[in-house]
Amino acid sequence: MKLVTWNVNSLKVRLPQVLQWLETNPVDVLCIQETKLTDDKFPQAEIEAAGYHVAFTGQKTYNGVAILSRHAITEVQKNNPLFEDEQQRIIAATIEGMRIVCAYVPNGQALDSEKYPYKLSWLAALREWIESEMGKYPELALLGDYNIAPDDRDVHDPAAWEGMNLVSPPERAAFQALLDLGLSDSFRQFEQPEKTFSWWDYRQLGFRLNKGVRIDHVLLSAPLAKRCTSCVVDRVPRKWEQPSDHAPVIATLD
DNA sequence: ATGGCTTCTTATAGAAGA
Repeated sequence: MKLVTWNVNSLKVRLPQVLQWLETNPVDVLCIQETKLTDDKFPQAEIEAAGYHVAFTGQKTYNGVAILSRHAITEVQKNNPLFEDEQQRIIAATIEGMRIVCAYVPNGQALDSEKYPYKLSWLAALREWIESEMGKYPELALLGDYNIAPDDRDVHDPAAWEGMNLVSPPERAAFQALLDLGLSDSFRQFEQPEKTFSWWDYRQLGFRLNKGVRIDHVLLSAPLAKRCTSCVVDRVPRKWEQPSDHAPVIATLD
């Protein structure tokens, strides 16, 4: 069982790459963020023709999330019922008995931006909701773009990033609060190469110089964490022409 | 460095991303 998260930075632009990637990576579940498409523009037919079920919720220009699955999708939930939000950042569904939650956490922009407290309250509400979902669904996976680098190991240059958005103590505390629910950062269950990241700036040769951060995560509840045999970042599509600035993160379960 | 790149917009310069 392979569960994947990938921020595609516009599904309109990246659909050919997503389909190409799926051809060589026939995964069970792919959670996508930043589709940037209203539902009427979502490429449902193309995705279904590739052999995937799909659930999605989107808006114009920003945000937008989707779950693609080889298996049937039921109990679709759009957005956090505990958090009034015009922004389409969450979609959840039940697949093969697992509760799959696909999340695009707000970026926050900067610590002095009005988007930063929105990010923190959004994360607090996410924690509340995930806690209740875990009560209903022991097998839960929370996949997405968290816009949080949990640890200094997850940042190419921690000194340069100190005091910045994505690494601030309140953001890291919000990430830890999710782990404290009993979720496991599947990536850290295993020995990993140093300086493994999931996002690299388009500018300044960010990818070539590996100036990245690890902000895309697959969190697993205990029954799923026990079955997890690996979690890796696939850097391959980041090398393609006109790539997303994020790479897919793949968790494999027995 | 108010930088650098990419995507989007009832576009054609500015916002947002991270």
